Amino acid sequence: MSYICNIFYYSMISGKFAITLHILTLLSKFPDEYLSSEFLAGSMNINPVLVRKEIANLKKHNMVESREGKNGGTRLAKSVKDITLDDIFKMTFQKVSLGYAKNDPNPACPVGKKINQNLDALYDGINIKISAQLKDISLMEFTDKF
Amino acid sequence: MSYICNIFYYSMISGKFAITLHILTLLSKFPDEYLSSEFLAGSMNINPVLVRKEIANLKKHNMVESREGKNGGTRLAKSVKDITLDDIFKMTFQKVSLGYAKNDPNPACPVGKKINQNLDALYDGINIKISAQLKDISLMEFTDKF
DNA sequence: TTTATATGTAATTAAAATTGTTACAGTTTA
DNA sequence: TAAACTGTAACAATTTTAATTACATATAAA
Repeated sequence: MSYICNIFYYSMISGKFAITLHILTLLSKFPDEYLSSEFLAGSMNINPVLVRKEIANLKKHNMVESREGKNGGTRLAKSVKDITLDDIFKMTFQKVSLGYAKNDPNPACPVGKKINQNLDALYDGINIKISAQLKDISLMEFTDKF
Repeated sequence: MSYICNIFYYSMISGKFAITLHILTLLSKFPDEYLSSEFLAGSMNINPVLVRKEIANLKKHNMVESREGKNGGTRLAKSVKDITLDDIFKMTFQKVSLGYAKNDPNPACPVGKKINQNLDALYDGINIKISAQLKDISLMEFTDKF
């Protein structure tokens, strides 16, 4: 039995990357202000608590700094030139995959026994390409499109 | 209001690609036999109905042919040299994405108004790279690893 | 010093998507 | 004619994400 595998194998695409990038884009547009989670959530039309959760993640990676209390909020802690989309990708995504079958395959079958390891290798190659591509795009380049 | 957008934007990674590739790998190992959905499902440890659903998709793309009735089953309809992983990707995936926020963003916000179009452009670039990479891998090359 | 406003976080509920199951009609072989 | 298999549809169960609620804590300003 290997329940543990499936915890990793099964993965729904959440909005984490998109929400985080949206937050950073807004912060970059008001570099000198502390923006509230309610303001940020208003642009995305989502719940402010979700925004604060992603901000907690951004803080963990030293991308932003927050001020609590009245007139509090969040602002960028790094230059938009020094943040790449790959940084954001790595902060919010474990790994891009094209999916795995939900259950552990039959270990008695030669194909079942090795399918996930071969898929892993395939997906690893894809992730390397994606990271390389995203590393070339700075947050500044992305936000300049708005 | 544009509810319709979200139907496309929200996307969970299903096991379609992995299941389809697993099916094709098994079929390639027994090129002269009609394999039953129950046998195929046994290797993946999933329900035979799920397998038949993916086989229906494979048939739509002329990758396999099925025989109904007793002793029926499915076999490859093309050479393993003539199927690429990109063919399978395009059959089973609309598009790889790093996700979108679930709700339509605020159109009154300059960032909200354009975020999804800019994410789309970003993800399109990623998909082009993935396709190029997968196009170089034939089903034969993949199945030779088992 | 008090009030208002905001973060930080946990816990619970709701919603959305995939997978599993059941059922059964239709097909083919022996 | 019986057995075994495909092909689907419909529905239930599972899983994951998002929303909501609640409240402790922090800070600014009146």
